Amino acid sequence: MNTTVSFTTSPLPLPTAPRQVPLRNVTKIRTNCSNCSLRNLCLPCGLKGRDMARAEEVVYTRKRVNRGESLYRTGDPFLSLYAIRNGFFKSTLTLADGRDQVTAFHMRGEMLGMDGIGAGAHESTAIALEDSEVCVMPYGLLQQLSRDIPELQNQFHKVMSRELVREHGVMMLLGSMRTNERVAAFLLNLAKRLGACGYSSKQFQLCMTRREIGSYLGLQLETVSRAFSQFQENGFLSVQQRQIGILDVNGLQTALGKR
Amino acid sequence: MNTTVSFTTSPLPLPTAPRQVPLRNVTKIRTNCSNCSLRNLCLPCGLKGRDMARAEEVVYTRKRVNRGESLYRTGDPFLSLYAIRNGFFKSTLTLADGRDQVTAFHMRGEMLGMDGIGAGAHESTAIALEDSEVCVMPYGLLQQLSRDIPELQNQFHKVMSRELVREHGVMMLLGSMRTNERVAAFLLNLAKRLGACGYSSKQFQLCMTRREIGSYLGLQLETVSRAFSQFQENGFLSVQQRQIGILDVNGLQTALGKR
DNA sequence: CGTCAATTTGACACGCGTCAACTAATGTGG
DNA sequence: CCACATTAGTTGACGCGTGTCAAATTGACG
Repeated sequence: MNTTVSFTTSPLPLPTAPRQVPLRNVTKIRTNCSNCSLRNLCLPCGLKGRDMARAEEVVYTRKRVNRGESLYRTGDPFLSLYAIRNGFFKSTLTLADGRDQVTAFHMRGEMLGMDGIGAGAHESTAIALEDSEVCVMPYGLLQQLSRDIPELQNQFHKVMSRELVREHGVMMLLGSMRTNERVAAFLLNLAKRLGACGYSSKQFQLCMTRREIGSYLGLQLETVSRAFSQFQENGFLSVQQRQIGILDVNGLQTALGKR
Repeated sequence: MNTTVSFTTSPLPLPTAPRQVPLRNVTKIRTNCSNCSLRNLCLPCGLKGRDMARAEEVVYTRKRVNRGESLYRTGDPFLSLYAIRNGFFKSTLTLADGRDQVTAFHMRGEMLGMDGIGAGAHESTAIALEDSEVCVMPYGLLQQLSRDIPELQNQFHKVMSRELVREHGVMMLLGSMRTNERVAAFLLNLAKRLGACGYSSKQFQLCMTRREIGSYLGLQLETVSRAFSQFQENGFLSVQQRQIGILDVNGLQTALGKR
């Protein structure tokens, strides 16, 4: 906490007692990264043969998290990082006065929990937006293995660095863009990431509410709704509740550049 | 050096390092972390005896960066991380349409450049806001050493993690706070960090313009100026151009919680 | 001393927040 | 399966907080 963190009076709010991991949700099946469909997206990306085999040691459990449940909460002791095997999460932070904000949406292949390393306790709260499954990677084990496997060390550093870059993107979004730009950027980014996972990037179902999108984008839910409606009028989108169809990528992209 | 520090004048005298003419800004003098006044703020924080001595190997050059000059620019190949030994930097990002935004202000003891690891090229541009000096830490060397020194590995991960947490703070600021809250949070945070470095946290000289502050806070420069004026009317601050006096910390802190 | 950048302050406009009403979807219990 | 409650989403009206534009002042620098 000695860097530039807390803008609130109390450093790290610890509102709830740390929740223990319920055992029933932990699968003791040895996971196999080599065969995992996410091996080129996830941490072991780029590892070869022997290294990949060894890296698997770091993932020795999976955990199911049902919709609405938390993977960890602010203040929980930091023990592990998590790779999303399936599903969707949001990360949230709460200010001292109770206002909270969504700081990220995470999908399969992405890593969670890195903000806990610095203080030894999770800073944010991660909540599943749909029934999900994560690979649990005990941090101590990861550290140990990455000493032996330089390429794993490198991959891990890259993952953290890319998370920094991702957050820069959110900062640009919040600091320099207007409503329609933010919403367009959000949708294009989501579409791209869905495409990278093998899903359709033209047609998808949002798993978050307008309020959650607004919280992430620094907007009110009504403003998000209006932006969707406007894009629909422009013929850029088809919107039916949470079912989104992207009809005109270029249109959205030019909406991004408009002041 | 005493409590009041001027950020706009030349760097603070370094009793240990005679100001000889540097070879193209790179000093080939071996740096000594053990004796550095920042050893408890900087990367080797927490390292003991032997480890500290070995960790010094990673810092084998210093570099001077004069006011207005860049340490690196977007797209520059990523080779090293930097620890600020003295001075002040801003990090900026530029969108495709030319809009740019300050994403961070960095002061002595803080690390720069981590956003370059992921892509192998620097994502942001780092510009000195006053004549500054940094310790250059070649990334390859750091990686190699941190395999041998677990505590160094751990410290490095913590530094990156704290940077993530810091950015979360900015996201909260940009997404959930109003003008006066943002400005109050900015000032309190700056004061705290100055205090942590041994400077006065009540009386200091800003080394950035209103425009740069505004860019960082997602506000127009006029709005920042008005917030300063208002805090002055409230008796929270004394403002004379860039000379800031914090008269009422509690006042500022309650301004933080007000919607 | 003149020039230019930085800052302050005022006037005004408008984008977005706020409040409210309505509709659509989802879930729940009988 | 229906009746009902609850939550999510849409749309309109209105006002406030900031952005925008402009002008004056101060300070920095050659």
